[in-house]
Amino acid sequence: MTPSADNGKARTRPAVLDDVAELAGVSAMTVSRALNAPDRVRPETRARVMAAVNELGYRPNPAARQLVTGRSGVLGVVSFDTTLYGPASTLYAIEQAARQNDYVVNIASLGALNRRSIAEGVERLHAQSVDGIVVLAPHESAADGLRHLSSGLPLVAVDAGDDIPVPVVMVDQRGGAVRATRHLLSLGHETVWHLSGPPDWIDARGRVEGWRSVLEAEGRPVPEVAAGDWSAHSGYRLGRRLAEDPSVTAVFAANDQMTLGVLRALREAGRRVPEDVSVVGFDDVPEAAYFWPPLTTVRQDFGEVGRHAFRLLIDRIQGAEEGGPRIVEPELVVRESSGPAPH
Amino acid sequence: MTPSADNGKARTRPAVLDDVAELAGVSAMTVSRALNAPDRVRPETRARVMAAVNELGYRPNPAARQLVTGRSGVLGVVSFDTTLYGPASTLYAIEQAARQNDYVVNIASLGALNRRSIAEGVERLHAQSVDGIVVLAPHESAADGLRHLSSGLPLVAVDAGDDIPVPVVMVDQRGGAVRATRHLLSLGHETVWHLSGPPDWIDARGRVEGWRSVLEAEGRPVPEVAAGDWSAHSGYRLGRRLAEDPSVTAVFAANDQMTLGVLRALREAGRRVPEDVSVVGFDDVPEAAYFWPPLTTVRQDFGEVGRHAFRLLIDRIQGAEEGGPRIVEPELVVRESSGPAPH
DNA sequence: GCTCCGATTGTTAGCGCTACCAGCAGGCGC
DNA sequence: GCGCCTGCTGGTAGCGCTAACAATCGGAGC
Repeated sequence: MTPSADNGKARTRPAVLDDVAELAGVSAMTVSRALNAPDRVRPETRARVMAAVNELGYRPNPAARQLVTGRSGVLGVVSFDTTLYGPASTLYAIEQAARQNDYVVNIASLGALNRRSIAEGVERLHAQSVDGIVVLAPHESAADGLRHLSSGLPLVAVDAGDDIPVPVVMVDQRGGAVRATRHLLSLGHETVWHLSGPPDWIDARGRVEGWRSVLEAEGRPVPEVAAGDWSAHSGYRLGRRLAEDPSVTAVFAANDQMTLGVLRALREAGRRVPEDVSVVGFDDVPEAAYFWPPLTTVRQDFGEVGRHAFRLLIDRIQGAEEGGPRIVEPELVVRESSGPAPH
Repeated sequence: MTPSADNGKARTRPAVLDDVAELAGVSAMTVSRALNAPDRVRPETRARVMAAVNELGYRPNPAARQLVTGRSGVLGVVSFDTTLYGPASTLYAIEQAARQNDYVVNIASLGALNRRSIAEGVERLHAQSVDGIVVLAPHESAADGLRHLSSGLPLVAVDAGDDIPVPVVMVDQRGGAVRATRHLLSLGHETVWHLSGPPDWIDARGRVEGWRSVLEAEGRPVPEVAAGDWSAHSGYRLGRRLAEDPSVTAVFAANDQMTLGVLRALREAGRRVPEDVSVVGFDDVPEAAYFWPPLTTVRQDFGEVGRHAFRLLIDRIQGAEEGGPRIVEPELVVRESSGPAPH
């Protein structure tokens, strides 16, 4: 696969275009064309050039190319904590799509979440002259930062709210929460408690809204929301409070990690799931099916999110007009953590 | 933070060095120095240059710089499935370290694991002229690929075995497994069953070896190893078989996801953890403390792995001699899934 | 036979930056 | 006063590539 780099001669420096040209007996320009516009050179010439390229192990120098073309073939992704399942999966999908289209991706993870850090992340990538940027930070401050950013660089945001001046890909968090909540009500629960994510996260907000809207539409009591931080620990902490309240029969938590904490809290309090309390999560992490009991949850297709983001960005780079937001619909996955209301 | 890009004048093209030089009334060379070697220009001159830089919103063109210096300031990370907790965490740590040292990171995730795909990943990054590469693929084929790769580019591998010609950072998988196994034996279990990862993964192998070595040293029976694929599903599938065998009282699984599957399988078979069966995992994912019961597991410090890898790579780029492998010791975290043997 | 055309290849210039070598002050020793 | 060194600044060249134009060639058309 890789051209053999050592063909006898002691290689002093990597081969450049002129070396290839000389070996092939053509001009540098012809080599360049053979590589970039193969149908503009005679097939026979092209073959000679290719042979020389292989023999010398020639690799085009992207810096030189970029200097003259103005394009780098690099996309940037700004993200908060790529350790989390959602960002990691989306990033992965973007990277896969990029690879298939001969782009390469550069990442800038954020140490903190505020307007300034988003700007810094974008700036850091901009300074590397990426061709475009995907912002993967569904946080209020990101939306805020984006609103005040006019870098002139193609930019796409994921789950960043709809009042920002860049194209967005969004998961319909609201819709997902609606489905989860309706599911629980349909099982006969009088109402549903919600453990939310941090309130300054856009997606956490969407889930609260969806949940609340269903309860209100159905005229059910709307319990107070308790906010966690996405972690299992926070789910556990908040879950212990819920577990003490016997009127709680249905809980919708903002993600699967928090839900795991809730499950443990309920179990420790001696409340059975789903016999006494039904529980629904959000995300459908790969482990959710192996929680105890297997978790009813709302699946987000992060792969699709990533692919949409990539597509949108490429369109943007190629100068297409900005379309409306791309919406990805999440899907309720019913397993065994939700069941009929007691009695 | 970001220089204001629009100062009245219609910006036709981004400012370049000469624009700054002209505005500051100095030569381009002086501007370059003011930016790259501040102590080689008079402070007063530097201030004038900086003012011009800000006024014009000047950004150095990295391609031009790279073309002449030969360095890009970009590091590459080749990884398999950055969605998994281990690679994602390591990548994150590398990225953080890189950021603090003014490097940027480029990722190449692999669609498959074989010698060729590793070579392709490395090649893809090489073609982008990164300054160095971290290979994050603790797989036999990666080691194999690395052995046959002589790209002349600084390269560091993580958990890639010790018989490869590049510097490595390794977690002492063997040591971790030894600790887990000893822990179980010390609780009075006669022997320990092991559910391994895929046998062609280097780290899976190390864990098998550590486990086996303890049993052999203690003269205990060595049960047959069943291999999973790291997933909770595979843990579940293999766990069901173990659950049927009443002689099984202690299980060490190759990672926490698989362990989750085992826990579910045991529960479904009516076997209590830890009263009937003790279970120990590996990794200590953030959720492990919220499994049911909270999981005894072996913690790997992926952050440290990432930082070591970065350091090693930088040293390599700066021409330091290749030292021995950096070893990271994992640590046993005892929670509630392990307990005294029955009777 | 001559012009003209398209297909193919070559030449020139320059992208934006920094290495390298000068130049040019001012201050020091003698 | 002269050479010399130190501290700062400038000029020139060139990194490796491709855009734009120029040149060349064989044959089609008349």
